[in-house]
Amino acid sequence: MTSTKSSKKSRTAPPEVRRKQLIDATISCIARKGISGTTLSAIAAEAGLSLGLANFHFKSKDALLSETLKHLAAEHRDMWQQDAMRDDLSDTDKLLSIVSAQFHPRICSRKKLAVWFAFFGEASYRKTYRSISSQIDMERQELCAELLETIIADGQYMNADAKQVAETLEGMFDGFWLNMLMYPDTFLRTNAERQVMNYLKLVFTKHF
Amino acid sequence: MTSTKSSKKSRTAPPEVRRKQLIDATISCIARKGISGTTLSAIAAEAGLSLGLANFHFKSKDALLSETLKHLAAEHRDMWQQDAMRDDLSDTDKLLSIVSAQFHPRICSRKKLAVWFAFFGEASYRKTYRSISSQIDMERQELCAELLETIIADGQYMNADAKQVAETLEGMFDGFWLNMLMYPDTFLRTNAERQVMNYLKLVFTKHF
DNA sequence: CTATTGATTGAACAACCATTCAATAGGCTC
DNA sequence: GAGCCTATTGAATGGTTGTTCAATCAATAG
Repeated sequence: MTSTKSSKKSRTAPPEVRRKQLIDATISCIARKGISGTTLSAIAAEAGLSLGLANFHFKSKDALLSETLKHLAAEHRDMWQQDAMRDDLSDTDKLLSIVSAQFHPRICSRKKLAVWFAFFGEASYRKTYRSISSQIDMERQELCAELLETIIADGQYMNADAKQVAETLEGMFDGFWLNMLMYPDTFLRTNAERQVMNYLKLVFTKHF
Repeated sequence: MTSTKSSKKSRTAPPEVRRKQLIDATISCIARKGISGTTLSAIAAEAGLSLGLANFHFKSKDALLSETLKHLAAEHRDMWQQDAMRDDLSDTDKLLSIVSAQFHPRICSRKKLAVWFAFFGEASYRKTYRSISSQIDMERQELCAELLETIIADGQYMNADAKQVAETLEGMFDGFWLNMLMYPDTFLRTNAERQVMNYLKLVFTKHF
């Protein structure tokens, strides 16, 4: 139960393995007890490692938390960038893949949502969040806006403004994430995705 | 600078005054330093009171934080309930007043947004939040759904589903709040309100 | 003025936490 | 197996925090 990879019972492991282990444990801890309840002892215990290791593989507790956020941000970006690069996908398909990346089970599991909002909520880490994530967020929002421009031009949607629709989408993404976190039993990710789709159908009647 | 009401320099004050003072100080502290950075000493200093007072007027630190959240929730509810009760307002006007209550400067100041999201983000207080706020949230969402039903029937909007629109609105409320918190310089409350209005115009072409 | 009540103070206490570091234990090369 | 290197351990340290409480102070009633 303490080791996910049971074959090798070697006491030591390469730093990357330990770092990943500690980041995963941090995610679990924050999800269960929040940032203020997340102590290095708790993280070490969750990872099945000893207290001192966290400070050995990371400069400090703050560094570990930052790396955890970076890990989540990268994981999320990789998911929609993969499809955005493909030449065989239409613009509407690319937009759809951004939506489904946002609500992919691997991205917005209960645990990971809890971590995102832990960083949103803690003023001390809001700056950290912005420096790590705002660029990625903007990147995605701009890609969204570009795709929307094309769709608007293609469908001659005179009343739609790309930048505004992109902002609304971004808002719905965050808002539905929060609802999924707060009411996990009644507000499911499939529900969130459906709501976004309904909105897109409403704006772009001919495309979705 | 330490006392907002400078006329009386009486050392003592009635408990309600002190409680309000401490709650206000708590809001400021959480906004500035997050929940984990909010200590009783910091709150006392912010309020210009002494350390022991917080535990004298509130059972514990947790109780103070809960009361702070209750205060915000009540303040928010009072704002939209006032208009919802009025007989002289149309259903569309009542819906609009829910929207503008959500984005009223007194409700979603930077400080108060920070406190809301601090509670959203901290797992230990998520239960507290739910027990305090979920009933109010549901109340509002149901009122929204009722108003939407009437509007849908009135305007014969065949494709619109009241419950779904209510959920989308709720999502947009939360999502725009988060954007206002994260990017206070570029995402203003007027912007948020406009986006919601655009959505309503899109769904209910004849009413907004 | 005196007594009583209730508010206020801050030092003291116990619990907890991030970080350090000297000691140790495995794995690896030769 | 010897020797070296890296990963690992956990006790010790120094600092912080929530809570308690005995003493103090101010206002009011008698």
